[in-house]
Amino acid sequence: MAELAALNERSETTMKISELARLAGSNAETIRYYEREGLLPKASRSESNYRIYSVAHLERLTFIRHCRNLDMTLGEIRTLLRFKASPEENCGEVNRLLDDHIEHVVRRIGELQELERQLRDLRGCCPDGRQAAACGILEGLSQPLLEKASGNHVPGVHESFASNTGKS
Amino acid sequence: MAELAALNERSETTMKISELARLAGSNAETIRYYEREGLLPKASRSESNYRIYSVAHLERLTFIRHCRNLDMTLGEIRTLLRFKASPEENCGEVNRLLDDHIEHVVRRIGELQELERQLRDLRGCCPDGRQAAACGILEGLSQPLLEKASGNHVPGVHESFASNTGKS
DNA sequence: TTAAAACCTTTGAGTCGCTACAAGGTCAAG
DNA sequence: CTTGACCTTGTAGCGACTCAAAGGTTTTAA
Ligand SMILES: [Zn+2]
Ligand SMILES: [Zn+2]
Ligand SMILES: [Zn+2]
Ligand SMILES: [Zn+2]
Repeated sequence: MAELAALNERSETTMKISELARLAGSNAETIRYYEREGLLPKASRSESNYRIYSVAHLERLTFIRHCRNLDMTLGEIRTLLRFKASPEENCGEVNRLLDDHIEHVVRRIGELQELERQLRDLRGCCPDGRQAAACGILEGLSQPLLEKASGNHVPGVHESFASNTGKS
Repeated sequence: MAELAALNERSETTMKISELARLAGSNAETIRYYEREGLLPKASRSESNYRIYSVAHLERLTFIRHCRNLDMTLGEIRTLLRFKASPEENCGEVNRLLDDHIEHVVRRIGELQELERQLRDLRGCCPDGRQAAACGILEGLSQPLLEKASGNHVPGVHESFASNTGKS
C-alpha cells in the first residue's frame, strides 16, 4: 500500500531533491552545489520553497555524474554541456576534449607506474623489521630528489576514500 | 667573482628561506606552510626576523619532498618522520606504511585503467565530427551510471598541471 | 648617496569538488 | 501534539598548497 503509493509518486514527473539524488546516484548537497556552480539550472520551487525537479533535471544530473565518474573536471563537463545545448553545432570539439582527457588519464597511469617502481625499489631496501636507525627505507627517502614530471589532473592515491560513494 | 662569493656562501652552514627552497626543489611558501603544520621545526631567526636554516633543515625538507614526490600524504610523512626521530625503535611499521601506500598506488592504477577503457569505448562512438545532436559521445554520456569504486588517495588526472614544478 | 630591485615578513584568501554542520521551516504519521 | 523525516540557508572544513597585499630589510648599481 505504502509501496504502491510510493511507486505512483515515483512515476510522476516531478520530485524533490533527495529523490533526484537517489535516482542519479548523487546526494542532495552535491545537487545544491551544482546549482550554485551553474551546472544545473535553478530548480522551480514549491509553495514551501522546496526545490522541484523534472526528468530533464535528472537527465542532466546523470550526464554530469557520468562525466565525474570518468574523472572529468567540472570545467570539462561545462564544455560538454554547452555542446549538448546546441545540437546544430559540429561536435569536433567534443571529440578533442575527450581525446585530451584520455591523455590525462594515460599520462597519470604512466606516472603512477613509475611511482610504483620507485616505491618497490625502496621497499626492497628493508625486507625485515630492524632498528629504525638501520632502516634502508628511511635512508633511501633521505637520499636524492627524484624528478616528478606531473602535468596532470587525474586525482590522487589518497583522495576519494570516504567520498564518491554516491550516497551521503 | 659574484659566482665565487655565491659559492662560498653556498658552502656555509646557514641559509635563508629561498636558498633552502632552491636546494630542496621546493618553494618558500611551501616551507612556511610545513613549518605551520609542524613538519619542519620552527627556524631560528636573524636580527631582522628572517628565518635561518641549517643543513639539518635541508635534510629534513629533502626527505619530505622525496616522500611527496612519491605521492604520500603529509600524514604518512609525519609517521615516517617520527621513526626517523627515534632510531632505536623497530621499523616494522615503516615497512607496513610503505606496503599500504604501494597498494594505494596499485589500486589507483587499476581504477585509471578501467577509466581509460570506458573513455576509449566512448570515444569510439563518434569517430568523425558530426552535428552535436547526433554525437555518440554526448549520447553515451547521457546513458547509465557506471559504478565508480574508488577508495583511494593518489591524486587525480587534472591535478598537478601547474604545481609541483619545484619552483614558484 | 641614494634609489631601485630583490629579498624577507605576516595575514588572509583562493584553489577543487564536494561534505558537514547549525539553526530553523515544513509536512506526514501515530 | 509530538516525533521524525524531510527541506531551507549559510558557513566552515578538507588537503596541500599557492597567491596577493602591505609592509620591512638588504643588496646592487648608477
Ligand atoms: Zn581531463
Ligand atoms: Zn626498515
Ligand atoms: Zn598512501
Ligand atoms: Zn561527436
